[in-house]
Amino acid sequence: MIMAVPNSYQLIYATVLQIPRGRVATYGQVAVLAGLPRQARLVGYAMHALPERSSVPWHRVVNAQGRISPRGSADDACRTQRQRLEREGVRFTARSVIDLQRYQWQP
DNA sequence: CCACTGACGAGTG
DNA sequence: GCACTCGCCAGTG
Repeated sequence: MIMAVPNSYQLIYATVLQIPRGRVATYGQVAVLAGLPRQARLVGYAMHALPERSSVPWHRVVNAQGRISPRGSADDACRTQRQRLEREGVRFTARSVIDLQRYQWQP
């Protein structure tokens, strides 16, 4: 049964799909680029709804502080995200922070 | 319909 | 830098 997939999700996914390898975007940034300003939360919701193995590079989306947003009790998902990013050349500081000045995607 | 939660963010003290 | 508040909005009970 179709669960009435919100159209906004498609806009969000289409935007995330544009983030190039080795770069990251923030939730708020994705929201704006998708034409949904101030709906960063919805972006997080959309990411949450994605299957782990998706064609959408969800791992390139981080929060405004350049950190990987913690999920309630799924630390392994966070590690997966970090691994994927590091494999693309994104460096983390000792405090697990990404230097947005350097890695944030600028369309 | 109401209350609460959540991969968020900006503002304030 | 930390703790809180408020704005946003879909999902859930």
